[in-house]
Amino acid sequence: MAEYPHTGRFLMGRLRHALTHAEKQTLEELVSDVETLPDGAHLARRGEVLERSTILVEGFVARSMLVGENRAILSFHVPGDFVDLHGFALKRLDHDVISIGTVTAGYVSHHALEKLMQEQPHLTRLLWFSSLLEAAIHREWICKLEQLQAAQRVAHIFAEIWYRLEMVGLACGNQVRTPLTQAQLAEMCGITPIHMNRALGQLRQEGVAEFRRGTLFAEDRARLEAFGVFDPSYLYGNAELGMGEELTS
Amino acid sequence: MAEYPHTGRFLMGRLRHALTHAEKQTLEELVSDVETLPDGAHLARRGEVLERSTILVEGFVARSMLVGENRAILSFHVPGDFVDLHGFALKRLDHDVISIGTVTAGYVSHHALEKLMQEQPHLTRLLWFSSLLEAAIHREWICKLEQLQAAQRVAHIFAEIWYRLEMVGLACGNQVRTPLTQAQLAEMCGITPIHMNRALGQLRQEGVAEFRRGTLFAEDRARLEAFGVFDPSYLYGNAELGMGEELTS
DNA sequence: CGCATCCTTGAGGGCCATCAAAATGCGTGG
DNA sequence: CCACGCATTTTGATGGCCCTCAAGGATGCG
Repeated sequence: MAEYPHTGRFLMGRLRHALTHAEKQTLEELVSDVETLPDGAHLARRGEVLERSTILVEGFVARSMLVGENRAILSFHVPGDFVDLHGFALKRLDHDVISIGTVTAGYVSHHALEKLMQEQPHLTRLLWFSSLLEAAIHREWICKLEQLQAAQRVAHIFAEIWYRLEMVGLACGNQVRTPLTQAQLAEMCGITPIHMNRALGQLRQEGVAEFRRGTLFAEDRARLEAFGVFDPSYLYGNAELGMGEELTS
Repeated sequence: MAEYPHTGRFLMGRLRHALTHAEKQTLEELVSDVETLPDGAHLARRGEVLERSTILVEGFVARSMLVGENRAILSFHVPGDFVDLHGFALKRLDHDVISIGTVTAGYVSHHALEKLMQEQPHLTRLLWFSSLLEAAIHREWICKLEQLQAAQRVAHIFAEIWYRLEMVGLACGNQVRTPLTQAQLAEMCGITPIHMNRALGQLRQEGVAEFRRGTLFAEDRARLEAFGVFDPSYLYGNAELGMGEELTS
């Protein structure tokens, strides 16, 4: 992180070790600009033409869409993630990207990515890999929404947040700080804030996890993960290129 | 389709026109093997190491996962789609890919893709684009599952199937044939087959759409799409590279 | 200390799950 | 052509999860 202050968490816990020093350096130099944004800021807007992509350096962001009057949260990001790398190929997003709490964002011009694609197939492949990771997370959310009920869904999200923060070196001990409100968790789970409150009450009562004003406590993480039917294999933690850890079948 | 019998539908309706003749030819020649598979066959299995990817030439396939005893369907594919291109970078999938009805599949070795990545950045970018399209569809499903109730969810899926078949030249008139059963639709919507039956009854009664043993009828497609809160912009139809049609904001 | 935001609690109703059973359509073989 | 078996679709009754409306309590900030 001292050497690569803006991109040091990119693919950390996944394929970062597959990057050469030169590639890490190239990546770091891609970031032409860094900015701090307040809570609720738009990092990208639906429909807007993008000429740069954003890597999250610090804080949380969410992907959101409007359906009628309601806002839905489709996914979230932790430091080290490119939040709109798909904007490079798609040019326009079909959703918004908003900050949750204060965030630090690094910007990478599409022009620079274009050049990189011409010259560095290996690094390109790892960028591609990172966008596939996100699709894998989307699939898991679909599965979760189709099969689990409210309390299990939150438990699943808690387990995922914890795991992802851990991969990028931002979690230790038996608690995790997040800038999330109950209403935002509800938007991620497709339920009302009121019912989210009751679901959190259930987790608390059953001793699975406790969530108070953004801080998540869990004595027994294995219990949290079991309750949320969470299996981390979809996060492809520390897989090597093609020689990853076993995915339990 | 006469010139490119196996890959002629790849990105059709999206960025196929951005491919040069040489690139189309290259792509067609990537397909080293073609096979016909019966209903319910596995095109890929969770955890299995993949050394090739599969392009769907004819028929339908679904991505599925098991949660406990229940099977969830995460997405579906129509002819022209790569069904496991992500297997190229991820090497192992976190889900199964199964045929729905009889399908024809074309195989592309990862070795050949590797070579292509080194030599053809533009074609690589379009492959990447195609995998991003799928992520966009995943996001829409998340949104749909979070916000809509059963009857609207099916309507949304119907509208999507219709639109995607149309893009690859496989739909015309006011009806569409699919190999889907009510139980499979239920697995896509995260509800029970019994409730799916009632939801379909509701669509029929309200004159939105009629689904009978795989055949979907809709007199008024606009009405179907409105009922399912369907906005096709997430499918990025006929967007040019970076100069796509406007996404309505 | 006032205010905004977030969290919490209660009561009633609708959507969907579950259990149970029957009807329909379809392919096979007699 | 009909009989049969099977998967698929349809229907009914009951209960649980979650939504909606409404109001009250906590927390943190200026």
